[in-house]
Amino acid sequence: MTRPRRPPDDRDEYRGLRLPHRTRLTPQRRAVLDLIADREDSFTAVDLFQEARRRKPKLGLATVYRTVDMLRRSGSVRPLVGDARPAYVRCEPGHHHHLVCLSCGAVEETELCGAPSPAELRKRYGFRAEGHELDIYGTCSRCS
Amino acid sequence: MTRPRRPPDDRDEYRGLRLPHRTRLTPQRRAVLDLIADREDSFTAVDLFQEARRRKPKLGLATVYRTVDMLRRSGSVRPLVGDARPAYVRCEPGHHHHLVCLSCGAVEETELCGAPSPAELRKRYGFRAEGHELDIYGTCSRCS
DNA sequence: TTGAAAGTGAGAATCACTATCATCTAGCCG
DNA sequence: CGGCTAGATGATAGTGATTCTCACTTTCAA
Repeated sequence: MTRPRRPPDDRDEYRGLRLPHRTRLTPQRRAVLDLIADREDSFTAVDLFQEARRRKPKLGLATVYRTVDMLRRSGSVRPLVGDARPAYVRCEPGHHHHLVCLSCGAVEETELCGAPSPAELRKRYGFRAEGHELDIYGTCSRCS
Repeated sequence: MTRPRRPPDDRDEYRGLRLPHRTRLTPQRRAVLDLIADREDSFTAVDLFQEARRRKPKLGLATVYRTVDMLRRSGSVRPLVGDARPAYVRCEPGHHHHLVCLSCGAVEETELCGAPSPAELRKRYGFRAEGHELDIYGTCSRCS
């Protein structure tokens, strides 16, 4: 079998999760990535750790943190702010925000955003905006 | 059995900071509240602790946390999310957002908001929005 | 003035990571 | 194949922020 060469535009990705270029796909990472890929709602690092340990009992907590952080850097998970516990959600890279259900924890993405425009902030406050965080809390359709 | 009560806003406020109803004003609290009332920029609990200790050497760290949390519950300080270190800002109760300078840490309030309307979220996602968090990061006029 | 409730300080405990390091291995090369 | 090496791993110690506990003190309405 001819050695598969990685084409220059081959996107490093695993089950829809974008990975940094030339990431090694170890069994440990695969275990954590699988859990995140299957996940519908928000999760904490410890959630993942405990679930992953059921299949890989020797998996280390640091590896979970390293893997989550890797995905955060490449845009496939995002930390959820404003919640009591520090949690993450799987998400598509690109600008969007989250609808977080306070009842069941489900997280839905929305591209709706109406954050004040950088131009307006510039004009009104002389503030040069670089980015923003917006999470919306409430009750999802299934819970209400 | 109802006792005569203080009117709601008799003394539930100190130097512009709103306090929960019938809060006792102890010297320790006053020390912490004074620091917050004078503050222009964001601060951490430990910042306050160290500064307050210069005037009240026996003040406990837990008291600082308790006081900050008290103000958070009544809407006079708000935790800043998305920043590296966990920080708070003094703010007026009511809906508004923050412009956080990544260079000097100054925090400015703005009433500008354009978060998707509850009606739209309801229509598009069946999501009943209850609240949201929006902090905008960038460079303030003085730093740019 | 007084007593119950609220507040306090000190330190232990907890929580969510982060650093360290000896060891291991995935993926490239021949 | 098998060897090489940068990158990955697990165990565990360390860290920084916050919360808990509890004996003691203080505030303030009655």
